This record gives sequence, structure tokens and C-alpha cells, in this order.
Amino acid sequence: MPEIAEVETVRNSLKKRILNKKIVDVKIRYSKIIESDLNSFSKILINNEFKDILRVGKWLIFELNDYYLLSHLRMEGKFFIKNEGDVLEKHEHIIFTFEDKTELRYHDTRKFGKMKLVKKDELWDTEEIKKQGIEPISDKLTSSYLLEKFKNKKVPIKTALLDQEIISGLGNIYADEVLFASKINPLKMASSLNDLECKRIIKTSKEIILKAIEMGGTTIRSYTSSLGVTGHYQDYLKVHKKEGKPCLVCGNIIKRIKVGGRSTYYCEYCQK
DNA sequence: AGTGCGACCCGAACGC
DNA sequence: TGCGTTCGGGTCGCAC
Repeated sequence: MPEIAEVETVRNSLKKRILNKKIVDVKIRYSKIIESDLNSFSKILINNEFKDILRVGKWLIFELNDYYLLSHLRMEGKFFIKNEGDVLEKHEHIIFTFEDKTELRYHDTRKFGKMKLVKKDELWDTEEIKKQGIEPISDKLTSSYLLEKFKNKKVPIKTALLDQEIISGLGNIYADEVLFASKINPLKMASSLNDLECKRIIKTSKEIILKAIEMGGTTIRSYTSSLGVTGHYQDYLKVHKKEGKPCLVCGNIIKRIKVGGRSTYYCEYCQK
């Protein structure tokens, strides 16, 4: 699920609910989610409190007193706020209990998500954060930056857009949408893109991500973001999951192919 | 070093 | 209806 717009939606919703409340208990029901030392994990969190929530790419970063808790939702991670004593769902793997008897519960059907604690002064030195590229919504994303990064990439542009070390935060849905809006064929080699095409990618990715954030992200299938928030950007998708439907621009049938192992939707006519 | 592909998991959707 | 198969909004590790 979570691409940049969904993670941003989660961040904003959680900020209203969990900041500055003392954590009195942490339950780990599936420990492989936690990448840092298990014993110190609960120890560090108990009696601590979340001061703020930041985001870098698809990483949620919970600020504590001396540490940051990094959380990556991967495919299906969600956070819910519930009350102590509420029935534990099968896939609620990590439970943070606050002093006021509310709980922050991490729910992850496929168990792909990750959490880890890092000391505050080490945040920008952690691999996961350090290697994140530039976000679509940043002014630092320029065509000269993209041209440089794409120069030696012998992969299709669709695959390059999913590379978090180049552009940080795009996922499979918005990569398809960006390429459609940019009129670029997903199979075109990244190294063959010109300045104009890079500029189109930058312009459309900004527009699409900002609109998606405004709409609270995308809800596909059963996925609702944390707290049961339902995004509405799916109403604006033009190609993703539209196989067999007519292209909104030319009427041609939208195709689905595999690129780099990922489902990729595009219009053969509009995206040469 | 860069690229490709299976692995990690599970449930929903699909095909017969 | 039932049962087996396929697929995925992400990333990592391993083989080449």
C-alpha cells in the first residue's frame, strides 16, 4: 500500500492522537518485525513518549526523547488506535499502551513491515535513511539530478522510478500514473530519457503526489490506511488497475504487463 | 558494481 | 460450492 501519500496520511492522523503521552507497556506478538535488539526495544520505549512524527520517503519516524523509532509499513502495515482491553486482532503484532489506557497497535497481515530504534544523533547515518533519494515534492528534484542518476541505469524507467535511492517515496501505483501523465513508455530504458522527459516526470510526480496527499492516499481492495482512514485518490487513477478499460485520453485499451516483476498498466498509444 | 529474481508472508481473487 | 492457484500498493539477499 503505502507509498509517500499514504505514509503522509498516516503520519498526519497519528500526530493528532499519540503525541506526548507516556508509554507504559509494549507488547511484541511477532518479533521479526523488530530489527533492533528485542530486549532493549521495550525497555527504551516504556516510560518514553512520542514527541513528534517525521517522514523520510516511506519511512515513518517517531521521535522519542533520546531515540527515533523507525517504521516501514511495506505492503500492508497499518496503525490503529484502540483501548486497552479491546479484542486483539489476529494481525495486531506490536502494541504500545499509553498512560491514558489507549493503545497504538501495529497491524500487518503479511508481516513484511519493519521497526527499529536508532539513537537520535545516529538517524542520518542509518542506512535506511541515508540511502533515500530526493522526494518528488522537493525542490531539489531537478532534471539534471535525474539525468545523472538515470545515465547508467540499464533498467526500464518504470523500475528506475521504484528505486528509492533515486526518487524516494514513489511506489507501483504512482509510478504507473506518473509515466502515463508524462507520456513515457514504462519499458523505455532509463538511460535513454532526455531532459524534457525528466522534466515531465518531475512535474507530474509533484502534481500526482500532492493531489494524492490531499485526497488521503489511495484505497485499493481492502486497504484502508491507519485508523480506518479511507483514501480517495483511487477515484483519480487513470491507468493503474485499469486493464481492459479505455484510455481516458485516446480510448485505446489499457494494457497490463510485467516490468521488473511488477504489474504495470499503461496505454500503448499515449506512451510511446 | 549493477541487474534479475526468489524470498519474506498471508488472504483475497480467480479459474476450473 | 469447493478447491487449488495466482497475485500483490515493498524491499532485501543472493547469484550471476
